[in-house]
Amino acid sequence: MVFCLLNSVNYAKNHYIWQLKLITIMDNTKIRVRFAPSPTGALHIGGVRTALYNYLFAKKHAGSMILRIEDTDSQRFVPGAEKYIIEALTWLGIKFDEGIKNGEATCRQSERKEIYRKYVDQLLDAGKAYIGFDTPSELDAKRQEIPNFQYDAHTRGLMKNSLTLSPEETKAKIDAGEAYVVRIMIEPNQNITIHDLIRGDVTINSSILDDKVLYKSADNLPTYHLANIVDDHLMEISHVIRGEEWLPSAPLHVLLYRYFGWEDTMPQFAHLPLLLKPDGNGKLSKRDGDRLGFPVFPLDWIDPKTGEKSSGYREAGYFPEAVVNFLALLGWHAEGDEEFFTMDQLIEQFSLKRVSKSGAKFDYEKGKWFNHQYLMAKDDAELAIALLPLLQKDHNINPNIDMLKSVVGLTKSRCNFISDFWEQIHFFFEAPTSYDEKTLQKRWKEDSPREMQELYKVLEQIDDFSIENSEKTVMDWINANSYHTGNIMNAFRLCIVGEGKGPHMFDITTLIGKEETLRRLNRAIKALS
RNA sequence: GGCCCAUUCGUCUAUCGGUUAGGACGCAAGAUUUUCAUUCUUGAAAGAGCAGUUCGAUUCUGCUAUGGGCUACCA
Repeated sequence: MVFCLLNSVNYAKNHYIWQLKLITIMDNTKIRVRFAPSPTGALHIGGVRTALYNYLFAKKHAGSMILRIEDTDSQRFVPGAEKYIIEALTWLGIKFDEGIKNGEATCRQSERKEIYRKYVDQLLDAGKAYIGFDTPSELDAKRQEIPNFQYDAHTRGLMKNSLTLSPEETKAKIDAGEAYVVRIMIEPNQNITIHDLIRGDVTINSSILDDKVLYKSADNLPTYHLANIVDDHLMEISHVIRGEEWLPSAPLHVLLYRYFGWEDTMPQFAHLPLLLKPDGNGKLSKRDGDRLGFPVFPLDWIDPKTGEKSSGYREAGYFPEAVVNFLALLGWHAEGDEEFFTMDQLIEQFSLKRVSKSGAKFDYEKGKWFNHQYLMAKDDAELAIALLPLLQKDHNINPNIDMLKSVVGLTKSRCNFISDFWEQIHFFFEAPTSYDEKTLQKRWKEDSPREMQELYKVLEQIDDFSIENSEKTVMDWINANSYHTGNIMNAFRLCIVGEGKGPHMFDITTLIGKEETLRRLNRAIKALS
């Protein structure tokens, strides 16, 4: 800056630009973001997306991703929630550089009480905050009494606090152990502008802000607003990327940075659009998942207090890569038309500039489609290995893994999830016990019993039961007798599968073998004649 | 009620004032498949409304409408 003063305007200008570039480069070298969940239950899918965007942004700029547990509400703390959050993000491949050790969170606000107390006192000493003694019921009464009551410059003189009480009275109350809170003192009628990386400048007038509670003596804990600012500052967070629900309180946060004198190192803000209900209005909630039949949480969760169960994407059979890909696209779009991205590709391409401003309705159907695509892209061996335990456990069958690989390869295009396989492959392992009525009506003709009997004899003669040979032999027989291929094959399928679905017929018969094929054919002829 | 944010096919979105408004999911039709699925082709489907700026607005501005968020000793 000295340089600027000593030189001509042009020089100064150039230098300024140069400095700006330097600052940008410097900032880039120390990008630090945090994901700061509150352990009040299962991590909502919207929170997962926030974590994902933070992670992508951090990694894109070679920065750090930090986990901070915001457990400043002792009332709402839920045991197990913290573990759940870590497990969920680990499953999805969202990794933390700080705030986690051996799978445990290392930064909890509840363990930093003394730190916040110090900063609260600083604000108190500077006259930028004051002590309030109003009880919840007194506040309620005021709200009843005055429409649209707000605890602010106009009303704080009416309340029971250190501004209306004498210093002696205040001290006496505190010494007597009376519960109190510390409130920020908002100066009215000031325009506060925050620059949001996604929305641009947002200005609000401080008069609409109330004197928010920053600290409560009841549990010696700060509230979100105070803890958040103190920690972000102390942890040198460069970018705060969070949900849009925080936008209205962002000016309060800016004010807090000012009060502490930290405005020049204040992080940049980016407020993400919300995830909305697929139908109707409002933001996505747990209820919507129950109602519409899809998970809104990454993992299964049982609330320890109510015993209420919520289903998760992992247990519903989703692949983490598919969930990440799907979620990334709900509110963000790459430069081209490509829609498939690995985590590394997302990191490479992510930019806050390409995050949309408006809320995104949760498109569950597309989520399923993504999983389907990922499933089809997986190799047969991997799918077979994933499927095997399910077959052993739920269906008590223990197929040869090579055979299972073939079966999976033939049917994976029909499945969205691993759990869909059984429906598509059961006939490889068990003979039909009934025959689908609709298929029967459509495919079982008058001549079918006789034709199937002939087919039985044809198949019986085949020694080499390979796909090619059995198919050729059967087709030769069909052609020699001028039968209608469709009639024969569909009736054949009904006999072997029991329905009108499945892979190529001879892929099936070769896999189940000649003996089983003949047995099923024979049984069907008897049952359907 | 007050404040803030947003508004392109049913849904997710592209478009950095000039396009037959593009892609994807879903839907429909056709082709392929002896069946189902896959795959391929095709189709229907959008700039909330009204002003203004401009030679020209989906794009910029304002108003209205609509949607969303916030308005706690919750985050």
